[in-house]
Amino acid sequence: MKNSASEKKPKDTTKPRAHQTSSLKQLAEHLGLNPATVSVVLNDVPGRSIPQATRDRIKAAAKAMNYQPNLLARSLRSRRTLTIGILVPELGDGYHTEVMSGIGDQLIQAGYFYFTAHHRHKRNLIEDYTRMLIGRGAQGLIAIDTLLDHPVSIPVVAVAGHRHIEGITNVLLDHARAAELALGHLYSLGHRMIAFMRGQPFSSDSDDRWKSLVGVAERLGLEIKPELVVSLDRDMTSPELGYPVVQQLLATKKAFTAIVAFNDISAIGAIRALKDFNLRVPEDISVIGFDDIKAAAFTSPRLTTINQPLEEIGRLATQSLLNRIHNTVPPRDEITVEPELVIRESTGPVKS
Amino acid sequence: MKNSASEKKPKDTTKPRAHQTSSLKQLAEHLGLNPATVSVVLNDVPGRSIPQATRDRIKAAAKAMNYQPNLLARSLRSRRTLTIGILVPELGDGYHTEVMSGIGDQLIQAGYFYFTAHHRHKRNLIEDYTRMLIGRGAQGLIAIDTLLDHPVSIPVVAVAGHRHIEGITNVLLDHARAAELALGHLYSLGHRMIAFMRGQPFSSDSDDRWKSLVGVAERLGLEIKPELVVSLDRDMTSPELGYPVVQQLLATKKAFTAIVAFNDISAIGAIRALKDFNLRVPEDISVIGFDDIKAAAFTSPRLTTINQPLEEIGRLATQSLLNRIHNTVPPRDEITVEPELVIRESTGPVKS
DNA sequence: ATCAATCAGGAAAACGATTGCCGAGAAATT
DNA sequence: AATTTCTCGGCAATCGTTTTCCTGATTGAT
Repeated sequence: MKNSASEKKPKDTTKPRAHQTSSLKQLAEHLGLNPATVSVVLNDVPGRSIPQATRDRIKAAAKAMNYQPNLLARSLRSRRTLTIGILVPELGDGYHTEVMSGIGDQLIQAGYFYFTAHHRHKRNLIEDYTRMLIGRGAQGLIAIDTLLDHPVSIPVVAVAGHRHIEGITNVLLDHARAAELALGHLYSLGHRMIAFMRGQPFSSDSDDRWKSLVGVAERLGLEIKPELVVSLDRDMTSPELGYPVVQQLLATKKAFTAIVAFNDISAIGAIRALKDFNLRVPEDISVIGFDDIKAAAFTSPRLTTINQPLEEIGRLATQSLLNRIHNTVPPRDEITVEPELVIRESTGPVKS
Repeated sequence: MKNSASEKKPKDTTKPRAHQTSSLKQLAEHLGLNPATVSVVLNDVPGRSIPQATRDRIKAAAKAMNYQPNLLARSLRSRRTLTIGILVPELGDGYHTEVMSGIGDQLIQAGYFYFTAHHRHKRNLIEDYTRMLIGRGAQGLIAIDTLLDHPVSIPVVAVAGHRHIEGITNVLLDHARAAELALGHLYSLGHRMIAFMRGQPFSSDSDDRWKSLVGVAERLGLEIKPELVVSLDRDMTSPELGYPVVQQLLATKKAFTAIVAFNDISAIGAIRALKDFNLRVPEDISVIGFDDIKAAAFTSPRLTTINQPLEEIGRLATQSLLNRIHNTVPPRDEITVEPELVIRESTGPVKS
């Protein structure tokens, strides 16, 4: 209010209204010190000689005046924004959000915040958002199930990225092992006529998972019949995903005794479709999912599935990204996590 | 274009490596113009006379050099960060993420980005994050299922907030109507002995929903037996939530013919518990959920539930927040959305 | 008593934009 | 021909920090 230059009144700098944040300059002026000094003290910059008395005085005043450093200004100068960007195809999906949950925990703990951008697998959006995130000062990126196609100027960790791009760390599941577990399980239950659901072409796990399954099938001497393979194509995250393809499969009247679903979500849709066709799971058809999302243990029947440690994946990705940002350890370009077979009720022995 | 000050080498200012972003100053220098002018053109500042030729030249160069304005710098000066903060109790939950999905769409469309912070209903975290978000320049806040307790210095819209706080807009469901739909449905199916699941005390919908149910029960002449009321207490977002309380209910051996679950997630848990007790749904016990999350249509049995337009809620909240930020329309302090009864398979007539 | 070393803190230049104001030429008006 | 009005664009301040370099005063050593 009163202007700055005039002198008469003591002014009310002494009465710092709570929840009214003040700037470094104001604080310095109030203390009769230079902003630089105040900054140095408040940041505990090492190698500066400031007597304890002054330090205390500054810190007290900062508290009293409710000084909140302006992060924008700070970041502009110091190049550290404590912010990263997360690229994700879709909000509100089990898989992605569980990973994000792991990421969020870890980041916040490290004092970082994050921007999220969802691109629905649109190439141009992926590009745009990458740029925008960098423009907003993101110091690193975590790309979940997102196909990046060129190197980026800041550290990137891809979750389920499946491309080897210069300088990008990949966190991914041991797909070979996962396929082995899934197919091995069905095989040992006697299943030989197995139907497969392939993921959407734009989902980055699709290909690897499929190749691994093909590999394992071969080793087991299991024939994969093309007419028993259906492909997901819709871009959605509800069980609706798996429903129509199974209907379509059933419509062909080809015999099969088990389905390997692309993930749990689609497995739930698949089961629904089977039931609507008056087939029992697992008595008539076994279904195995993938991911082990939280709901998997509570469906009817409870889902047999391959567990991916989703939150753990998020945490690993984050840790790895932070390491890159801080240059603490030499970056690895691949981090693999192990799947686990979780046997519940949706699979059973083949009818004899 | 050769460089300005030094002379020897041609230097590579002419070879703007793609995906290497350049600053306004560099761009201006390259153009032989003042940064201010470039800024003016790029932002289409009205009331400045710059010939079209120059404008084109600038825009072309900006594209060629892959100029990306530094949002931090811009925001510092202009006080507009195009950023808002979202407070949410938990990541990776159906309800919250569906709302966030609506928010995200709407925000990104408006050129905004957002920080997300999850607080797991911890009071102090809510406070801390609110402050930190403001410190990072958030121009507004959306608080989902989050109990704020004092006014905040920036615009806030609460989703399922249920508190009237000075200046905070609430977006909420018409709970009275929802209760009417849910209870009315069961009542009309002949149910009189109905069990209830109350939400967790820290979930902000809990109280309103409960009060509405009590109100409707009264009007219907339906007695709510205290021993048929169980309360959720765990802070989680998997169906596990509803499982133990229903077990506990069953253990008391009190007779009931229907359960009003707190939400779909807990309804799924409840159904699982009932089935594990050898009760059929809906033949023995009817279960009605709340929210109509995407999976609700695919469970076995498919869930009868009260639909809340979650994405719509997110969109409305966002729109309302942006309006406040831009001061376009006078703020409303409450926005109500209407629920809808979705009858599927988990409810049926009471056995005669 | 002198010189060097330490102490305590100030001055100013960044960081990368935005924005109000101003001025020199060109064009238009009298 | 002299004045006014546009045009086009430059100048410099500013946003709130951080950081590098300095300097004037003390202190300690010889």
